[in-house]
Formats: sequence, structure tokens, C-alpha cells
Amino acid sequence: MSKRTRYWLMKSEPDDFSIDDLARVQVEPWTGVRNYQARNFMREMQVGDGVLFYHSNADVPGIYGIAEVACTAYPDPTQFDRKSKYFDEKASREQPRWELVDVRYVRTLKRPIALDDIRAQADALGEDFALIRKGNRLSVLPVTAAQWKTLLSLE
DNA sequence: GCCAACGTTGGC
DNA sequence: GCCAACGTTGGC
Repeated sequence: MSKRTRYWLMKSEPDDFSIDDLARVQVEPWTGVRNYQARNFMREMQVGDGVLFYHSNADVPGIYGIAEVACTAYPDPTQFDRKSKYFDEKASREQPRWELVDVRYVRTLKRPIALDDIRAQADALGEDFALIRKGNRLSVLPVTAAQWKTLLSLE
């Protein structure tokens, strides 16, 4: 990996795991990503990378907090757990399919940055910003330094 | 709860 | 390798 992305956006359904939950536990393994593109982004992550914590399927979808990458990627244990909803019968310990990183709480935004506000900045963010591309469903995506700055200026 | 958009699966 | 069927995501 020659080029390093320093910033990311990670989605979570707050009913499942919210920024408040992360504040309580401080560090959390980001289990359950079952999309190859999202997994590959997590493989690129390095300790200390900045993470925008996004609430999807929320009353007001948007960015609610800041976190950071706490370790590099390792196999997601839920893929081996028959009782987990994330169990994947095609994965084995010898040949894991899914990886994750641990995420550490940094802070909760004073005011969440709503998806509507993010869309209003589409020009500044650029058309390639995956979060606001039509039909986007990616749950882990890279953010440039400029996008990070633009987004946090909306807080 | 609906549904558009997208990824994955599997038959051929 | 194509593509229809199916499942999932996520905004509304």
C-alpha cells in the first residue's frame, strides 16, 4: 500500500450500534461488514486514521461523531459463529472471507451533520464522493482530507 | 412499510 | 460469461 487514505466514513444503524454505544465501550470491533469493497477499504486502514461515524436508517441520517482506527484489519470472528446473524458458512478459520478493524471513540459532534446538509455541499465535496452518489450503499468509504474538512465545517 | 439501486448467486 | 432471480441497503 503506497498511497494511504487517512480518513474514512463508516455507517452503522443506531438501533444496532450508535455513537453513544461507542462512547460507552470506547473501542469496538466493527463486525458484520459483508461487502467486499467495504472489506477492502478496512484492509487499507491504519492505526490512527480518522473515522466519521454515520448513522444510517436513523430518524435523521447523518454524521454523529468522530472515531479513529484502533488496529489494522483482522478476521471478523462473527463469520465463524453459527449463532451470529453474520455467520458465513463459506468462511473458515484457515480461509477467512471477512475482516474488520477496531474503532475507538474520539468525540460526539456538538450538532450532527445531517445527510441533507451534506448533500447541500455536493459541489464542495465533489461528485465522486460515494456517500451522496445515487444509489450508494457502501457502508465503509474513503474520505479525502478536503472532504473531511468540508464536512466538519458543517458541525 | 415501500421501493430503487445495487451486489451476489446460480442455471445455462 | 450472461443475465434473471433474489437478497440487502438505506432513504423516505
